[in-house]
Amino acid sequence: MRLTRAGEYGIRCVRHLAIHGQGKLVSRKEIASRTEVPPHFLAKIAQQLARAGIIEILQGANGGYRLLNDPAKITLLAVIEAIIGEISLNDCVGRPESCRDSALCTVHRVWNKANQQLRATLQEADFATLAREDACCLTSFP
Amino acid sequence: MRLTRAGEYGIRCVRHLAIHGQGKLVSRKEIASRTEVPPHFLAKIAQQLARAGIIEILQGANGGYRLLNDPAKITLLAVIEAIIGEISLNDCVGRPESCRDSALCTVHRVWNKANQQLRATLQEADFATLAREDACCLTSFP
DNA sequence: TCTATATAAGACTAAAAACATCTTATATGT
DNA sequence: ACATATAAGATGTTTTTAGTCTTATATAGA
Ligand code: SF4
Ligand code: SF4
Repeated sequence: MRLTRAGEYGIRCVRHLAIHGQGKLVSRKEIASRTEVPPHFLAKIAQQLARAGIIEILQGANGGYRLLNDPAKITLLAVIEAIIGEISLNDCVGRPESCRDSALCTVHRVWNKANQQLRATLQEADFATLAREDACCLTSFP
Repeated sequence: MRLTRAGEYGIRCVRHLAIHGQGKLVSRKEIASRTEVPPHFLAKIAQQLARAGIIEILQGANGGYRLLNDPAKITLLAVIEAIIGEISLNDCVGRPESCRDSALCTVHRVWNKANQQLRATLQEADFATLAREDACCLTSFP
């Protein structure tokens, strides 16, 4: 697992939208500026979020992005994995066939357990809760 | 966090030594061949393990590596962090100053919790247990 | 309809990190 | 002395990440 910048930026984007509420349209420009993400980079990330069904993208003048679902239903895990793919702490967790005999390896089992635990923790965090308690200067009003 | 190949190789090396027991000298050549690690790469990794006080390196003819401590005292976490540095799932976990206001960020708190949990899980795994139960073809006798 | 403004999509580039090898030096047993 | 082993770090290759640029398309409003 490795949270790339793209992953971190994706989280910031969804968090910013969550603070504004489900369905509220926010321009890419505003999101990019408030979350300190390069606008063109945000565009690519937004496309991944859109493909994952997390946000909707509106083109044209006064276009922008908006959350498709209730922030309470959107988990940190879903956003992260929409950007960087399924979390895998070691190669053999996601692709057991990558190591000759992962079936018998005790280290492999530790990684599997740790991976499962990590994903569970990230799944418990929803954006309604994250946004409600958040006072981070990056995304807070005004 | 990202388990690099170097990290994975370091674990394999210590596991192979643990199977042979504390203090038992094993040549780099044998370790490299049995764990399928490029010999020169293993040399660099071994140096990191030695600096961390996990193994001892003996030079000269019939040289090699050996575990300094009881495998039961060596944790997966210690070995990993000797190679890749302290585990940090997101940049702001290890370096809070890298983000403007991590003190107020709720996402930051989730990362901190997940990071702590992960390190705890990896600390619970010791190499005596790992080696005893292990039947992986990479390292098992003969 | 025309124009200004917005994003779509993917090509392209630069920088960084990962992965590995090579070279020269040093240590040790015979 | 010599064969064999690792030390240490320079060097090189490949892959990934991070970011930018270009051309196309969609929409609101004059
Ligand atoms: S040796 Fe075990 S932990 Fe390492 S890659 Fe293979 S299965 Fe995974
Ligand atoms: S916004 Fe929060 S989670 Fe993201 S880098 Fe900053 S402190 Fe960390």
